[in-house]
Amino acid sequence: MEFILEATSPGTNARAGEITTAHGKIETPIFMPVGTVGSVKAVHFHELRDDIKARIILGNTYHLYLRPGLDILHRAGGLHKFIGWERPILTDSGGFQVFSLSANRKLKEEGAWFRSHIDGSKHLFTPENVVDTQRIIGADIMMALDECPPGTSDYDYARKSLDLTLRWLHRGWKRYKETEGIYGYDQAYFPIVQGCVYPELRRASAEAVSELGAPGNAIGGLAVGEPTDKMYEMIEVVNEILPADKPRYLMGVGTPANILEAIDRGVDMMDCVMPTRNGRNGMLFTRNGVMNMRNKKWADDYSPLDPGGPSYVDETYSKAYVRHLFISNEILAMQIASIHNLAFYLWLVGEARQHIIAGDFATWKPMMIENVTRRL
RNA sequence: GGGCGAAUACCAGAGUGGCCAAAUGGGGCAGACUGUAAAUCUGCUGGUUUAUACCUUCGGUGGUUCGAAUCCAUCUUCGCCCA
Repeated sequence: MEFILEATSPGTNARAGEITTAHGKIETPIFMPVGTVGSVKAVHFHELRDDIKARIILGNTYHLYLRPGLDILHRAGGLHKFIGWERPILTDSGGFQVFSLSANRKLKEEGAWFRSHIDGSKHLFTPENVVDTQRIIGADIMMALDECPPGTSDYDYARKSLDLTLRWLHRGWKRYKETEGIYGYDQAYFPIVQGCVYPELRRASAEAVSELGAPGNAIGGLAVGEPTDKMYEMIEVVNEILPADKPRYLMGVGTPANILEAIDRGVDMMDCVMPTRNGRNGMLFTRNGVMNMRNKKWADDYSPLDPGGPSYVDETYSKAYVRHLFISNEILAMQIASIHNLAFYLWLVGEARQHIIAGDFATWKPMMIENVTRRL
């Protein structure tokens, strides 16, 4: 995997660049739709590719390991072939499930024991076996196994957690260097910075991560309950240390405003379930603000969903119709909302890129944030 | 003409003397959602309100009772059955 840094916008740390993977190039900054189980929920791949213009999507090691399982994925020739997506894929390691399934897991030095949310069976994820698993999945970018402590963790817990994550990191990195892709192409491996909301822990983590010389580096453990300004502060602290010539991936973030602020602070890659999950739940993000499509105020509004918006759904369907679909609990409502939101997110980072290249990101960003945070 | 049954909040439908402004479901209104156990979850849904408070309400009217959506009488409407 390669990364070329193309431009930095004056007065900011916002960067435009290009990542080259075995499955194609990705212009950055980029937003990556989340397709946990090998499916971006409610969205067809042709919509993802041609309308939303997604360049890379996420999968999840934990979910894919449980279902369909490694035998199926291996026999299918990897996840790309299995799902029919020929562009890049990044897989999360299962580290986030250490956080989100905390009631069903136990952390040990060796790794994380999980109880399957599907059938309750016990499974062990180690730094090594999640590399092996992601080799079988065939992700272009594999993620290290980490512990993602809640944003409200105290210093003592955060420090111990980080120590464990670092020990895991070195074990995972070793396995990564000892193995290679099984489908004939190169796979990258991203270590993950942790440290909760404590600058000194974040710095120590970022330094340890940087020393590996990995193809790219991730910032994890944010947007997990800490105040938003703490999140921004941690991004700044970390990005001062992470190498500038490697892409920086902020994991799991976020709202349109979060994304612009992260880009401003030198983040290149982001993912979030928000456009799809919130979309399915009736929330639409637009260049003019946020809409809750279930609200009565749209019932009699026949104007386009998002006039001039980047997706075909934006002009094709009216607000009144989409509201009707949501109120009627129609599947099409979730499809339209997901397509719209993802297309908007991809449009947003594309615009950010253009303004970085043009050098006026510093003036464009606050105006856009004001727009996207408005409640319609 | 006779008999039986039913009428409860937007709808459906529990409740059958006090713990009832009244279960539950649907519908309605709003909110939440950040590396997806999420087409999910939460709140409100008679009125005034800070309210664990008061007022009005369970087809109409009149009773019984300390107290009635619940018991009695009668009227109205609807459904079913017999002529």
